[in-house]
Amino acid sequence: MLDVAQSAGVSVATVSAVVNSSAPVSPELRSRIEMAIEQIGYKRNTIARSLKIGTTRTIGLIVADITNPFFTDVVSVIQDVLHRAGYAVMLCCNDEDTRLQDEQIDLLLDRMVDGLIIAPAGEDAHLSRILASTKTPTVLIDRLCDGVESDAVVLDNRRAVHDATAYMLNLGHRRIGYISGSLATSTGRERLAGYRAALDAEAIVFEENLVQIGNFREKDAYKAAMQLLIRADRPTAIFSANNLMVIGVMKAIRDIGLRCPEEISVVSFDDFPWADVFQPHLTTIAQPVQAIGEQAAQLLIDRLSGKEVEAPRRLMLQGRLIIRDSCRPVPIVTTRTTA
Amino acid sequence: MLDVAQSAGVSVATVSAVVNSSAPVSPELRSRIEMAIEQIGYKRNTIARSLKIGTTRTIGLIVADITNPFFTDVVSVIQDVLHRAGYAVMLCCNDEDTRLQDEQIDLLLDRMVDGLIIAPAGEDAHLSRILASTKTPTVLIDRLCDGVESDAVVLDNRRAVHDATAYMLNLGHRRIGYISGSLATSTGRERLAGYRAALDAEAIVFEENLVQIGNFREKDAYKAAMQLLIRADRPTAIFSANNLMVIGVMKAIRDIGLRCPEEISVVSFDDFPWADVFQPHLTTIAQPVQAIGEQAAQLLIDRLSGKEVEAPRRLMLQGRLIIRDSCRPVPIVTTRTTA
DNA sequence: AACCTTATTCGAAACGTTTAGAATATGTCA
DNA sequence: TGACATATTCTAAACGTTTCGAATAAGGTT
Repeated sequence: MLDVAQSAGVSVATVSAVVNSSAPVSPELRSRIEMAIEQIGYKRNTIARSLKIGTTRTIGLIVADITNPFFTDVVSVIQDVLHRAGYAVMLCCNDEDTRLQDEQIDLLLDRMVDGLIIAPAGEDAHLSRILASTKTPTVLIDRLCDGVESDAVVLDNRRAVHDATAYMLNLGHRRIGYISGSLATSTGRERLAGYRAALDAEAIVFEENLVQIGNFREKDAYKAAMQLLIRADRPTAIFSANNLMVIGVMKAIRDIGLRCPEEISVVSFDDFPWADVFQPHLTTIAQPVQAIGEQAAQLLIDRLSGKEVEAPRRLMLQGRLIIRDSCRPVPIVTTRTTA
Repeated sequence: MLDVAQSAGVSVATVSAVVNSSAPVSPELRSRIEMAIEQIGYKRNTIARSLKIGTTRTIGLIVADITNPFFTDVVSVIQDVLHRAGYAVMLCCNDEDTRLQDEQIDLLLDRMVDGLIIAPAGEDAHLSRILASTKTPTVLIDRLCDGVESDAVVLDNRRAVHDATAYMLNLGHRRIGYISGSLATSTGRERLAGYRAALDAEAIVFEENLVQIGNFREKDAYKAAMQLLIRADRPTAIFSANNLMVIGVMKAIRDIGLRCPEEISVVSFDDFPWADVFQPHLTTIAQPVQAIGEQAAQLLIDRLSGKEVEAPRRLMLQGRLIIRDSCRPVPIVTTRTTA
């Protein structure tokens, strides 16, 4: 900028004024400066600018798993609306590792992001402490975090799996296996609560050993499903608490030699774009990814643009059960296992 | 930092020395300073630091589509190794939009990233110009870019689809539909070249109208596949040049009322984690995503750590044809359509 | 005791911007 | 013509670090 100023024979202040159009400058100087900029190929140094004005126009986005289509979908729309609002985004993913997550938060705060959107891998002390103490506006998505009072947009997980479970019960299933996500997450707990509530509503006793932890991951879910399937009194249906895990569940079903839906029914949280083209057509709970992303971004933008700092806002959206073809009424001849 | 210095009764230079352990400082002062840091809750300002030392330890990562599992897989490993090397990454995606891509490059360069990894959406003038002029080390992945001389790691696309096509020819298919990616990308062109080469090798004449452009997207691929399928002399097999597009192809097949693989065979570029559990089990070309990510990151790290700036390095990795169950020998009774 | 080393610590100048307020020029009006 | 308002431009002080070279202190050597 100094070079430009000298080349155009003006002061740096004037150059700054035209670059930011922050102050009136005469047409003559303006054009001289613009020419100099063009000729020198000047690009303003955003670092120096940030240092001075104390804002980076960058927001940090942390998600647990970028390999999960649900997250990539919402990340995609978040990026889109944030970009439109003039923000860059730094995306970090931590493979559900809370230690890594803590590092990433520090790193982003370090780099002075203006805001943070987080889908927490889990609720550890560090996260709560940081979020409580930082002045950086933060919005939580997908998962809540105990003791953290901040804006958030989440799904009505309890209701969604309640509906799905009720659907299976309605089909006559009584032994429904449940592959759970990590109970260190609010989604893990809420979804399980929905399952129990649905059971309760039908006065069916909850069996501890029908729920296995799959940690939201395919590999773990495979093992978890295996536990359920090798038993003599195996369930007639399985619910998977997210998209990655249902892959593991289906692999276990295949390896055991069962056919879905003829011999075992399956419902999964999260929809797939290909769910109605590959067999079996999975019955799923679809999340409103577009809305989640848009609202999260909007919440943050509102804070950033200095609207009055009201109390934290919590948005709760509804999921939608999409019935396809991975569930069948419970077969009459289950007596084989009961006998 | 000034606060810390005053609180500990030393100069800022000394504080800086202990924060960076860049100079020897007596145990006594060190502990006094550390206490002050702890007590004040001091965090060093990375922006100011970057301004001074001219390095951000951040690298920019641009991919065309974060919704594509192939990209997310390699992004995931790139982030992993870069993080381990002490770099943060800013991830941008542009939905295959070159205009947006240009903006993103400017934005990242603006923010003074130390390096760039790009999977180019397409080859426009701006990209080439920027990459040619910038001093920022850059590595291209997945796709090359005409006239850009930089490090790159790509797949041997031509060979991979040559093999896949040969496999289909071997099964007796003579009319093989080809759903192409955008020919503005090197992958789009190379893959098509592989198809033609395989045809040539068997002395089968290339039919222009068997190839339809799907732009690497599901929606476009659906339309493209429809074009192929509504014809009287429809192909007996279809090759899809990437993962997203094969979803569209399968939807078209379903909507036309055809069964795969009984009535039409399908092979796709890019593997899916669920490919061998949902029906039909897709025959695919798997890319070595782990290796691609690792090598790309390593290439960049090498440059960044000031190894001699040799000529640009081009790494070319091999794909692997995974034969499952979406291809069958061409049925004898195709005469129905030929008659 | 004077001098030289060596080890610590400090002062101050960068890095490239932004921005208040001072300075200058221009035009208006009594 | 002098005073004043207005419009434009400039000077210089930040922003929070890093880092070079100078200053100081302490210990060794002759």
